[in-house]
Amino acid sequence: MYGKVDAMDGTKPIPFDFHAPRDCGEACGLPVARSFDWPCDHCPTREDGLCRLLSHQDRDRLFPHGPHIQLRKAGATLFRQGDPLQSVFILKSGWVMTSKMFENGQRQIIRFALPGDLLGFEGDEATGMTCSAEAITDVTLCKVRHALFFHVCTGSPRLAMTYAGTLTREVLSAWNHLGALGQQPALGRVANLLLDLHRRVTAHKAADQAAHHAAPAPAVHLPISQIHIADATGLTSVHVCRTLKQMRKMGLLDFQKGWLVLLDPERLAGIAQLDPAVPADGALAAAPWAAA
Amino acid sequence: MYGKVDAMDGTKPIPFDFHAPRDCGEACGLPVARSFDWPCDHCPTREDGLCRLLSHQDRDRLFPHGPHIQLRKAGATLFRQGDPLQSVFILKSGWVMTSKMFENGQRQIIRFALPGDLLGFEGDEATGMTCSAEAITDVTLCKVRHALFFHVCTGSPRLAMTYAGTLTREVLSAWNHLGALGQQPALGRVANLLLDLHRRVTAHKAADQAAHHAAPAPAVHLPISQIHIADATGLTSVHVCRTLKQMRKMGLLDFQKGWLVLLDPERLAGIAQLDPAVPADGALAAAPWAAA
DNA sequence: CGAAGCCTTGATAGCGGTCAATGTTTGTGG
DNA sequence: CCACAAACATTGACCGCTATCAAGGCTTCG
Repeated sequence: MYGKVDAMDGTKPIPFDFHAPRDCGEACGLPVARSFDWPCDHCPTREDGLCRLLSHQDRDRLFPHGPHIQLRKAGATLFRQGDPLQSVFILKSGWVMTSKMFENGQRQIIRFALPGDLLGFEGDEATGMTCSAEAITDVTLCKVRHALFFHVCTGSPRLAMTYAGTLTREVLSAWNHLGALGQQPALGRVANLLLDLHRRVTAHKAADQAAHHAAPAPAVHLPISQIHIADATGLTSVHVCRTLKQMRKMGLLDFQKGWLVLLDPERLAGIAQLDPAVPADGALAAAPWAAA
Repeated sequence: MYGKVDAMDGTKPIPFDFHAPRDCGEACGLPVARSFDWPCDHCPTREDGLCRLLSHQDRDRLFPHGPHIQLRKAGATLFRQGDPLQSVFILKSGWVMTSKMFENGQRQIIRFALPGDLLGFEGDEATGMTCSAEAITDVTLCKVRHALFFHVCTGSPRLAMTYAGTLTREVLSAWNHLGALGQQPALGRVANLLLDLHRRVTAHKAADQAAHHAAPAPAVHLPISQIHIADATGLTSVHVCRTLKQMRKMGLLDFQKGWLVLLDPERLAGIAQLDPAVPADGALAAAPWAAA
């Protein structure tokens, strides 16, 4: 036993053995990052990715009392627009979305966070969080107090640059999204989003399965509704429905009940005009400052 | 004499005395940041802002042979989508835009960089730059080789976290932009963009003038055309023209020949639903890791 | 079984794009 | 100083993509 878990529903913390496999994605049935961007030494399957870049000293400073794990139910709010900066989260399992609300009741989904992604940096001291974050599925989070996190970063340039690399990928992803919303019609926006999510999800699985079977699994599970797609792409759910129908008819992809099948990836890529890649993985290992 | 200047048009480098005031914004008539985010010790007016956060050791490591200054003409391309990572630039004077091109010839302007902003981080090792950058006006740039920059960051946590803070602000700004493109009609998008630019430009002037006169200058110069506004907001220039006309009629703002006057800032803010602020200034001085 | 949430489909309307023509400004060369 | 070109701004007519409204079907859950 090492570490603890907050249930966060008014009940008291549950003792939690994070060396057991049940807190790893495989056991809970949710998609799981094979390569976490962020260190989390409580997961026995975590041997690759940035864990390697984190010194034991940094780990001990980030988690002096062992990792602090939170379980949150689907639909739970992790933080709200305007909240002060509190904690940084590493998403261990499940999906989270961050969004902005507008006065007319519309919302813009800014990003979908998948296992391994970082949450809680989306604000500044002066104005607090600029987005709200909500769990789409049940999630497991690894929590670090904001002040502690930055304090440790300040003492560890390698961690600080790892953080900068994560932020850079967020910027590139946001800009890709921006291009889609600004310049592409419904078809391209939906294609862009679904291709991006497909790539991120399969990047995890690929690492698991590449060695075993060569055949790529055709269907991928995305735990989102057409309403999520609509709010992320700036369309209405009605029009997303029509667009998906059209894509099915065109033989591009099939998305039903959360299962996505890419029928014609080449043509889709042409329609989406997705950036070649915002690599989900390993980019930092080959980063310039690692060689310099 | 210390440092050098590349003219970058095939001519040979021009000797350049950067202790003379002519490389500072005031002398060249272009808008200038009062508080540069990025260190540049060649400018005699630079006593505030992040310069304070940079140790002399870091400066000497970033600029071992003195600052490397580039002059570029309006319309010049600084880097192109797909280029490998080369150099990081601190924009000293003038405006730069970064944009993505699409196959149908459309372009999405991602951001306008103002004096003090950082350029050249918009890519990764694997895929190179994800945007192109073009000078809107004549510009002066302070150039650091990418590898050197990251190398110095890796040795200096404070610089690394300064960099992370800059990236965070880019992320927040991109997300604000994203919300506008996804959820707002033409009026809101244009209002959002112009308010944001107004704030950034006046943040510089405010620091200069606050002590002197209380009256805020009513007209601000933005060196952009309606076509720039169109490509940044995802509209056509024809419709931007109509929208600006409408805003003039509604008494919201007046934008003609690059001069922007805010007639009704409160109502505009309501229409734009701009984030409360992505502070242009001073945020890092109060950053959590400074206190921790 | 009813309720709630999501998906689907059709009819209609409006925002903003496209096309086209003209005006305005700026810059260049004679 | 004028002629001319190029780039940008403006206006009108028309059209299409997507939103809105509405109704009904499907699935899930209590």
